[in-house]
Amino acid sequence: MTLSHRDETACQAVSDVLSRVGDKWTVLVVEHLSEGPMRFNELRRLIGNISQKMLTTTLRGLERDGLVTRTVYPTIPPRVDYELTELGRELRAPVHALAGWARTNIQRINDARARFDGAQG
Amino acid sequence: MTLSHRDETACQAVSDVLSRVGDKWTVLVVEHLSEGPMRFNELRRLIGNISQKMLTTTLRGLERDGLVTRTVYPTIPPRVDYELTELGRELRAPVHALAGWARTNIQRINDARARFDGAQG
DNA sequence: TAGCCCCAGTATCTAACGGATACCAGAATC
DNA sequence: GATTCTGGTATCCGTTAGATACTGGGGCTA
Repeated sequence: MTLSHRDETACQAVSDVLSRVGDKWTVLVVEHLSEGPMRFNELRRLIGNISQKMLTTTLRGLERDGLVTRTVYPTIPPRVDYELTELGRELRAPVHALAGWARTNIQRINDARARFDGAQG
Repeated sequence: MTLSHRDETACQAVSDVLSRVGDKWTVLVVEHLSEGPMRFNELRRLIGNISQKMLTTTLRGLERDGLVTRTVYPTIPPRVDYELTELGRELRAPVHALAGWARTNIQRINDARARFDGAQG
């Protein structure tokens, strides 16, 4: 036995959090919000190929987890600002560390994939 | 515009890698393999509630990305060892950093979720 | 010798999810 | 009066996650 039960429980919790961080859009949204508060369609335009539904879903998830605040201004047309919370800003460092690893090694991973697919294909 | 096109492309690549790291089982598998090489059903028992198919899928993905090696011993019964590659071992540090953040803040996230669900529900 | 287990998977099926498209209200603009 | 901008929701569909059942060869057991 390499891990205690307590560690395993912690692993599940960590895995749960990483599932949020690792989904397709979350990192992109957090990266953009690192620059400061941003409106819904502003984010949408910056990310480019995200649908309204997925941006809504992603932002709701981040809001639910306390990583982002949502501020509605009841103007016409409506204005909704999204901004990283303190917790969200604390997340930037470890995410950037992992992102740095990814940037450094993306070539090795792509090579490995090409090799694997070639060998199997 | 906060990010250049080159940065956006890098973000996509990073997001791609994070999707792999962030899926439900990958981190757990990598954590267990950090202890050394391990057999299929050994991993299965340690993780506990993972199905055979998902463990196979997860390990294939890690193998494809060059993070894990798969060694088959043609014995009866068959024996298959999985082991982190150098690239896989390099991944441990940033993953542990993020996992550390998750462990530190899991309570804050769960509190935020309870608050959010309570307010909406 | 029929029935069970172990091993590392594959095959099949379904529930959930991602994502595209269409629609909403209300004011301004053309 | 039609279109645009705002930040969404509703609906549909194809893909995927994940559970369940099965494979096959050897060994144990009753």
